[in-house]
Amino acid sequence: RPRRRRKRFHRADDAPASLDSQNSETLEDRTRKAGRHFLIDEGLFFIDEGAIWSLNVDDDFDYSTEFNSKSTRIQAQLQDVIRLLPDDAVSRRTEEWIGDAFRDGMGSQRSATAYRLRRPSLKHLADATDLKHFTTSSDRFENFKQRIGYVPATDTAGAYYSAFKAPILYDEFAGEIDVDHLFRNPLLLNIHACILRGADGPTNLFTDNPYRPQAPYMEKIHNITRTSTGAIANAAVLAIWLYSADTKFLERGNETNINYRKRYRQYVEELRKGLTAKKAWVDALLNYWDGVFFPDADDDDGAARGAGDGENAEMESVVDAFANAPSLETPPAVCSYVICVISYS
DNA sequence: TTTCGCGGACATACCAGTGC
DNA sequence: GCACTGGTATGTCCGCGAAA
Repeated sequence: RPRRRRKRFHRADDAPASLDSQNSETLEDRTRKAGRHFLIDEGLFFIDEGAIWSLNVDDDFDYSTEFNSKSTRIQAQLQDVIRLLPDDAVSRRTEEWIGDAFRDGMGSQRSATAYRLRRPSLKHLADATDLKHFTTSSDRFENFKQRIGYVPATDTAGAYYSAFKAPILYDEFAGEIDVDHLFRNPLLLNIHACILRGADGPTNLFTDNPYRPQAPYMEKIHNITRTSTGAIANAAVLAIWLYSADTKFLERGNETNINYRKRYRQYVEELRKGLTAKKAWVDALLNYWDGVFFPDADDDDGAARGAGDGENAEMESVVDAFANAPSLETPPAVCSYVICVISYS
């Protein structure tokens, strides 16, 4: 059978000779890409969209003071923005077009994420019974409202959605806030998998052989190797929106009136406070997520998170074997000679 | 929200070189 | 001539991202 010819492109052949490889990817494109990365790993929303680009960078910023005031919260986000911005965009960040490009990236990624969750990925995020109720806003409200924390109106107070007493955030929920089960619903991890690994990302996620696309995907494009507090907060907000009556993913729900920007801030603040204060539940939570997504990631002390005890023990013995190996007393020049002779032979 | 070109990763076909 | 090996070209999959 004759083979079909595939069209091959050699873009570099057409590039002007004066344009080096660094400039061929424009600053605008790289800034937009940073905005996408920010949305995935740091936050769905800015704390204050207007203030963040005009704020001066505090070089001595201490993350432990992050929650003292709104200005320190904005400063914390600014630090995250600076960390992800291309080096040559940092000094130009007050120029309007840089901020616009970054926002474009965030907006594009936010829109793509919401579309993916409600459409191509939905079959991974809801079981057969629930899938039938995703068709209309009212159907979602009737069937899922309790799951996302709906509290009906009383004689003295109006209806609202509880931020933390929402069963959808827990792997086990007994009616009260329980940090040992918070943000552990597999749905949240599946949502994050859709973001990191494409529409079919949840496939085999909780097995030893999770699905990896044969294509570039966010995890690789942005070299994401650890779970961030922002990513967990994002997944929690998106889980609530997914099962909500809202038809669009806006800062404030167009049907539920849930303030998703505020939700994001509440979740990420509790996580970061816990991280700063070295709370056991946050450490265990991050370990749990890393164990699912990045089981081979190195921990700060060199131990592999998520690897089995046997594998860790063997790795330690291997390290000892290399460290305790006898040193060569022969002078370096002779060493080289010996290696050359062996190689030549 | 949909469409479509792009391009990285992987699988596979093809080909030249080598040894028997 | 055949089997095998390693390098290269091509086909396919499928997610990204810009444009409509």
